[in-house]
Parts: sequence; structure tokens; C-alpha cells
Amino acid sequence: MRGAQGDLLRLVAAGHAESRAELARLSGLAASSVSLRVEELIGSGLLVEEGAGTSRGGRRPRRLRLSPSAGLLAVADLGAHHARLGLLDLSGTPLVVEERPCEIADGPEATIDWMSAAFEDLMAAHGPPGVPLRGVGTGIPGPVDPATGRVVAPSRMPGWNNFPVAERLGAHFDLPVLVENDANLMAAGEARSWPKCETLMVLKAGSGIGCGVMVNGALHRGRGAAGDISHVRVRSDSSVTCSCGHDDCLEAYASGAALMSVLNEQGIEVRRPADVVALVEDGVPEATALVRNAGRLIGEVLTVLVNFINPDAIVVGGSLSPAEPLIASIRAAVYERCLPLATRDLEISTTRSGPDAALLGAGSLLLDAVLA
Amino acid sequence: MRGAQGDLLRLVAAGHAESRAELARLSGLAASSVSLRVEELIGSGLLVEEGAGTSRGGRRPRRLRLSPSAGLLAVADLGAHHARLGLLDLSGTPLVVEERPCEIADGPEATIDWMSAAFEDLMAAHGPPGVPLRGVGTGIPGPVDPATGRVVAPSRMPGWNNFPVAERLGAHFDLPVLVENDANLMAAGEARSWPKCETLMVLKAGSGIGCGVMVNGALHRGRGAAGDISHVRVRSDSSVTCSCGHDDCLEAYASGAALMSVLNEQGIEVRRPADVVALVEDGVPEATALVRNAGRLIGEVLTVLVNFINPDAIVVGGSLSPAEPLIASIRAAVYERCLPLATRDLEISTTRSGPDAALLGAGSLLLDAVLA
DNA sequence: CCATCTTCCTTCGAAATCGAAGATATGGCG
DNA sequence: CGCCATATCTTCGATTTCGAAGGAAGATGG
Repeated sequence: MRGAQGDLLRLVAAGHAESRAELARLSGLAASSVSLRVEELIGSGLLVEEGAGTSRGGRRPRRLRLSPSAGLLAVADLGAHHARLGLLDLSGTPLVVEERPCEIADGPEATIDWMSAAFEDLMAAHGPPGVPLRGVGTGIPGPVDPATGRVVAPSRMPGWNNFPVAERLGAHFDLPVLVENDANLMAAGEARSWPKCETLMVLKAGSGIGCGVMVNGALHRGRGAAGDISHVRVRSDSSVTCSCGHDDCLEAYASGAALMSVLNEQGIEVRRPADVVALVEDGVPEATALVRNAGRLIGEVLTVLVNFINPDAIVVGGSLSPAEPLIASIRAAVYERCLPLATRDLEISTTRSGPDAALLGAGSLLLDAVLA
Repeated sequence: MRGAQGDLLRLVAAGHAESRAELARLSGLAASSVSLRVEELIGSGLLVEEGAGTSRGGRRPRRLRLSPSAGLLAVADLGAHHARLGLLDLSGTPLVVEERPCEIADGPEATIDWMSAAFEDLMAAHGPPGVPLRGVGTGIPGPVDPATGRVVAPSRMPGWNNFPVAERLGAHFDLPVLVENDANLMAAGEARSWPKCETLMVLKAGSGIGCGVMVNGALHRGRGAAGDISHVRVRSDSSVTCSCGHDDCLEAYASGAALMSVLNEQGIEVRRPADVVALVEDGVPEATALVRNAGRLIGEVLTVLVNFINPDAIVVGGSLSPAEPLIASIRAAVYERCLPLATRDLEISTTRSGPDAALLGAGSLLLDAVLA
């Protein structure tokens, strides 16, 4: 899949191109060269021709798709108490997605071995015979050094610090391996649903607060830690010490975990962020007020970032995102305080990709490694 | 200068490559193709061979440079009360740089016509005969829409709002025209001095506070307004209303203009940011305390941004930057409050390019247009 | 000083790519 | 229905690019 052929496959797989003509436009190659390459790719069974597309005023294009038998990707999104697992074809379309209980606190060896077994399980149960697994990837709820595939200084993952996750996964599968922060994966996944957005911020509001940034269609990692907003100091009357050792971090006020602990102290029992959402939908005032305050704090932090990187859109996902007051108060804070220039075309909305965003993102990023 | 040849010229002009071998490595072309192209470029007078470089263990490379007669760029950096003007060769090296008084409040027509005359003046006085002007560019102390070359909602530039600067400049010169925010130009210029930095934040601390960001070696503009940090709300006891209509903007506390107005109220007369620097160097405690406080406030804002985009370096420039306590307190705030992961390899220092950074940046960006 | 290694650059036949022209297919319009 | 405009895709000779081999020039190390 070297060079030019890989580029063409990538364009088709990523959904950017569906016909030879589109490939020619996007790849910069001459139409004749594209035809040649495509013929070879069809010959080798990686691409298939599938009916005709819609005309744009002339002859209808012959639609190209990745062959369903070209290969599969196994991807996971690890959470604190459960994991989402899925099989995708090379175009990133899910064949299966499952959620299974899984304690990340059991430590890296146990979790990764469990995940590897689950991948093989999925392949056996849902993989069409003869279709090879071409890559594996997982999202981690903590910082990941993308170069080494190690977890770095995570806050709620005992035993994981500096563990070589990619290496361990690679020991099970002799395939391209992707290990990435979960919010970053969400950003990569969401980006496929926002094709016109060059700069995209994706906020993951769940037990913790995560954020991923796409710049020019690529995930921005900085030196590996980019996207953190949870340990920003917020304006607040009281004073709370965060797990990171500093005072008044956003996470200590506005994360799902923080909201749950306040509610539990008030005698309202909640076990998961989704419970908080349910309380809000039931109109429980304590919950609504808390969520609204969380949204305001998050929005005030986003204010700084919106002025600075001036994104096309902010997408809010994560288990807390269905709570209407959250996004409403985020919107209010951003639109009130940001420069008009920065907000004039800014869209702030909930996820378009849904709960599988991170899995889709893992597929999208893995594809680059598989077709390298 | 189309296509491949343009790419090669760009690599030489930007200082990334100095020999055929380096060009081959960086451009991805085969060494033989590079040789062929270079021979043509030398034949057409754009490149010249200039002696031998230093050996890296084998035969010495034959150094390539842009021909001094390939063309010139005229660039300017407009400030409130003065402008820096310069002529650069296509490799971005300055032939002349001058500073001339110029009131931006005189309005766009007068200022741009004055600038055009000054460019022609410089060409007549310092341009070698027969060497053509190939592009003109200017930095503006306010937001610029890069697509249209218009100024958008500037704060201290009466009469400039929505004025088509690029168009007016283009009316004088039938050449590629660049109009860009001054802090963005500083960022582009500074980036040439930080070749290993993929993500770079450049802070301009002068009368106002500006910021430019380089991501993956390219200027990040977002929707056109990226880089603004001056209207971020800061934590403060008192309350000041900023010119933007909001309370407690960073600019209202930490800009050179804000510092000057406080000092003047205290009976210490200052007229320019450089006067504040002089007071600090003379050990005037009021000035030092003010500057230190400004650095702390700026640093606290940078804290959020450093965690978020995780840059390789933060460069501080602008007329206030020579004040030692400023950068010291910025450093202190950032290192104290940011995540260790984000600061472990972060460098915070003053400009390497000096006062001409914006001019160099204009040259660097113009080059792309000229060699397109 | 000579053999050997490294790096830089060129030569030349093979291979990939281009681009102009044409073949194919479709929508729109009188 | 026939013709034109438009768009997609293919054919084929011309051009560009590649890459392996080799020559040129210098470093290294006995």
C-alpha cells in the first residue's frame, strides 16, 4: 500500500472521494494515472466498483468503495468502569459495537489482556471468514505519549503510569497499533462529521473533562499533552484542592465526578454521570443548578481558547453532554464574553457522531498507519 | 516558478536547504531530479552556486543561494506612531531596515499611500539596479481577515474598520500583496529562528498585547482572528472596563498602554513603552512592580493556553520585552501552574529575531505568494 | 601516504506520470 | 427527439521522475 496507491485508498476510505474523478481532483494526480492505479487496486481486491453515483450535470461517476474483504480494524474506548469495543471496516464503518464492563483500576496488564481477548472474541463472532484484522487501537482516559504509546501521569488509573500500552498490545497482534487519549480520539472521530471545519474543538464531558483539537484536519498533539483543560484555574468563591495539587481546577468543579460527589453529599444518590443527566431531565433543581454552573465554568475556560485558536466549531460529547443546561450555559458564557470576530461563525453543538465518536476516531487514525 | 521548481526555491529561500543533497532529502524528489531542476534554476538566473559548504564526513556540498538579483520584497510593520520599513531579498535577508514616524490615526488612505511612497523611495535608494520588486507586505496592529486583506474591527485605528488594505496596496503595485496582523507576522518571523519547534507561541508585549501561533510550521489563523489574548478576563481585585466593553480584560491591566497610564497618574511621566523599560532598568520600584504584575497576569493567561496547545516554546517580543521582570514573572506563573507534562520541555524566552521579527515574517509569508 | 568509508553529485536506461484528444454517458432544452 | 453542454473515464505518445550505478571529493585511520 505504498505511496500513491496508499494515498488513493486513504481518500476513498476516509470518505473524501467516491469516484476516479474526485480522486484526481483531490490527489493532484492526472486523471489517467488515477484510472491506472484504481484498476490495479480493483485487481488486487482492495477496491470495488459499486453502481453509479449521482450526476453533477454530466456522465455519472462509477462509485468506488473499499472492498468489505479488504480488512478490519479492532478498536476500543476504555472508561473507568466499562469499555466500548468495536470492529470497523477500513472505511471506518462499524460492523459491531459492544459495551462491556471492565475495571481500569485492575491495572494495565489485566486490562490489555482482557481487551486483546475481547478483540479476538469479536473477530470470531462477527468477522466474515477470510477477512484479516489489519490494525488495533484503543483510547485511554488519560495522557498518552503518542510516540511511545505509553501512558503518562494519569490521574485516576492506578498502576498505569508509564506503562507501555502499545507495546503490550503489539505483543498480541503483529499489526499497526494505536494508543491515544480518549478525547483526542473523539476529536478525530467527530471531525469526520464536520468536513467543512478546519479547526475543531471537541469537549468530552464525562466523569472527567477532556478536550481534543483538530487543526487543519489533523489532530493537534503538541508535545503529546495538548488538549488539557481540566486543570485550569477557575474563578470561584470557595476553594477546592484538586487531585493535581493545585487549587480550584476546572475539573474539581465541573467534571461529572465533582457533580456526583456534591449530589451524593446532599443525599441524592448518583453512581454514574448518566444518573446526573437523568436527574436534570426529571427536573431536580439541585442537579440542574449544578450542571448549569459546570457549564458556565467550562464556558469561561473555553472563552480564552476560542479567542485564541478561533475554531469553526465546538462539539460537546461525553456522558454528561445530553444534559441540555450544560450546553446552554456553555453557549451563553462563550457568546457573552468572546470577541464578536471569534464567534461570528462559531457553532457550538452536541456530538454528531454519538457515543461511538472515539471508536470512529481510532479507526480514522489507524487507517493512516495501516495504509502507510 | 510553478510546482516542483517553486518548491525547491522555497526550500532554499527559507533556509531549510543549502545543497542539492539537502533539497533531495527535504523535497522527497530523487537526487537526479533535483540536480536537473537546480541546473535549470541556475540557468534562469534564480539560483547561484556559492562555494562549498562544510563536509559532514564526505564530499563537501556545493552551496546554493538565491541569486541577489532574483528580486526584492518590500515590507512594513505599522505601529501606532511609527512604522518599520525594509527591503528583503528573496531569502528573507534584509538589505535595509528603517524606522520612520507615521501616525496610523491619519487613516488608511493616507497611511497606505505614504507607505507605498516609502517603498518606492527605498527601492530607489537601496535597490540594486535591474533587480525587480517581487512583492509587498505589511503588518497591521489589529485584526486582519487574511482572505480579503481587510482590517476588521480594530480597537485603536480610527477609520480603518473594514478598509480593503490589500486592495489599495495592490493598486500601487501589481504584485503579490500580503496584509497580516503584526503579532502573526512576528510569529512567522520568529519561527525561522526556532527551526526545531513545531508549535510556537509568540507574544507581542508593546502598547497592546498580541499573540501569534505557529502550528506545524504554519501560521494558525483559525477563521482569521486566532491569537487574540488581550480580551481575556483576568483575576483581579478591582474592576476596570476595557475598550471592548467587558470588564477586567488582560489588556486593561498588562498592556504597555495600561502601564503607562498608571505611571502617568502617579506623576511619573512616560510616553512610550520603552520609557517603562528604562524606568525598570533604573530600578524605579513603581515601574518594576507594575511590570511584574503585568507578567503575572499574562503568565496566568498563558497557563491555560500552554496546557491546551502544548507548545515547544513561548517567545516574548515587543517593545516591553526587554524588561527583565516581565519575562521572569511570566515564567514563574507558567511553570508554577501548568501541568508538568506540558512544561517539561517548554522554553520561554525573549525574541531571537529582534525588532525586525515582523518584517522577517512578512518576507517569509510573502515568499509563498511570490513563488506560488 | 594509501586504503577505505562517507557524502555529494551526475549519468542513463527503466518506469511512472502527464496531458491532450477522444470515447462514453447523462441532463437540459428547444 | 436531436443537439449541445457537461462530466466521467480511457487511450496513447511525450515528458518527467526515478533509481541503480558510478564518478568526484573529502574524512578517517592506520
